[in-house]
Amino acid sequence: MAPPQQNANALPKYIQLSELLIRDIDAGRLLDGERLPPEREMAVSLNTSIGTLRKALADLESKGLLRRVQGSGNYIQKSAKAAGVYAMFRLELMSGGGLPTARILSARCQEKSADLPQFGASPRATRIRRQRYLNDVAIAVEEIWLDASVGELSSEMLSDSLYQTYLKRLNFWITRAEDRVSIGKLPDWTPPGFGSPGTTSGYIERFSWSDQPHPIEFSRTWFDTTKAVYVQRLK
Amino acid sequence: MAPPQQNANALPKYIQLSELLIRDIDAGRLLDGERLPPEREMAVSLNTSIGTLRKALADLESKGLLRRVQGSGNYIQKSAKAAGVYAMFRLELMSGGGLPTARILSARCQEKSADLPQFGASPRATRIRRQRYLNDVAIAVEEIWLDASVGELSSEMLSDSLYQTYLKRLNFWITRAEDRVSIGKLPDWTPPGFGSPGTTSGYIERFSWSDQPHPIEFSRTWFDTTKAVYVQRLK
DNA sequence: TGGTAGATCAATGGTGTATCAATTTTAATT
DNA sequence: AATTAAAATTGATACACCATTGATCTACCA
Repeated sequence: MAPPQQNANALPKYIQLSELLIRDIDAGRLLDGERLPPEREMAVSLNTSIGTLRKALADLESKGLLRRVQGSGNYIQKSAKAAGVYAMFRLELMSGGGLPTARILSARCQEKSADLPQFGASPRATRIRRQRYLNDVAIAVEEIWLDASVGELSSEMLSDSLYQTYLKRLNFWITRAEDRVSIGKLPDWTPPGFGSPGTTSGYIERFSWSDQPHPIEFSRTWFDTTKAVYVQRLK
Repeated sequence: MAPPQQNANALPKYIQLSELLIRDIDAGRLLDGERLPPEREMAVSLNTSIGTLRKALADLESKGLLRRVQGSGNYIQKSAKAAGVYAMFRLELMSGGGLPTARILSARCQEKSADLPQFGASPRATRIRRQRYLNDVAIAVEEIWLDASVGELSSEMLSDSLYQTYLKRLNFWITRAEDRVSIGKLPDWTPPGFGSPGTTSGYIERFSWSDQPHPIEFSRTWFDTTKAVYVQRLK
């Protein structure tokens, strides 16, 4: 049905479908090489017709995110290229997925504090503190230390996606990262409303590398385990 | 036939076989120069046809992992990187790495308990409880539920690597898994010496898929966050 | 133009069978 | 003991068959 009265100014359905799938691919919920269900099956499951679905799939193929093989199936294409901005963000709502956003609490350049592990080449770093959301639900607080050797950032320069900011403002790119997941306690600067400092929470440490031998970013994330989990999907 | 009706969105079988063997080579279970069983024999052992198996072997040869000699046999080409011993076990000591071993606490087939999430097709499952070690340091306790639809296991049949047991004894293999990391409390069956039941610990839930649409294994792992962390290395 | 519906075509994956060719093993011969 | 011939083993190739699946086209509606 061509949406008669439902949604006057909605995007075409096949565009909506396309973007829905793009988000799943970017977020890593659909893995590289993974095969999608048959088109007929997928169409009924998405409550649409094959023709419409195929338009969406054709769009994905033109974007290089999908490989379509007649007689075989539709396969997710690794793309890797400029892939998911959120690809490295692995917290999801218990119900699955969620659209990630962030609110900057503070951002300034300062001496590295003593409790930080060794990383980068400079004694100074930009410290960014953020509240993270999935579907507008606060799920984590985060402290990011960006080594001063790659430049300095001020709060006005920050966008929701830090990695995008790094690329646009400081002209470097994160090529590798390592997460270490454990448990921790909410820091004393936790914003009111999220939880009391000292409350036990999930805890992620991340080192990120650009093209230098030493990591140039170190971050700590405390997440509310009643609302979100750290998800990893394996080939 | 393309996936007959066994699985909605499984990769072609020859790809699955190829990746299965790649994992075995990477994990060092197949050594350099080692000769594989004859194709005919291998085909029945992997419960597939020769044609399909040969596609998988051809794929391995194209990847340079296999040397195929007519009249002689198939030989592993190079081990190269003796990477991840147990690629799917992602707990590491704080100091990094560690040789994983396990001690079976119990193993029996029973009704699925009510607190389990939905998985598999059978109301019964094999429940395996293990203590896990890295370099002989106890770092986790683990409870694995293997859906009875793929078969049942007794403790005598178990080896250190469950995935190897699955392949040899029950004739299936894990193609995909999903980890969800959070925090939890040690279960009441925690062996003395590891920690008191109720102690807060790291907590991993894992779903594993074979070639069926529903996961056929569900496991819970409680790990000591003072001794080990869940590590994920990205790209 | 966007969405739906249906019919039909063509490519692919998986299986099964038969046959050929290269290699290795075994046995016989010298 | 060395050589040679036969036999068994093993991978290589080809073809037929079938179900699944994407591709294409036409018609219809708002």
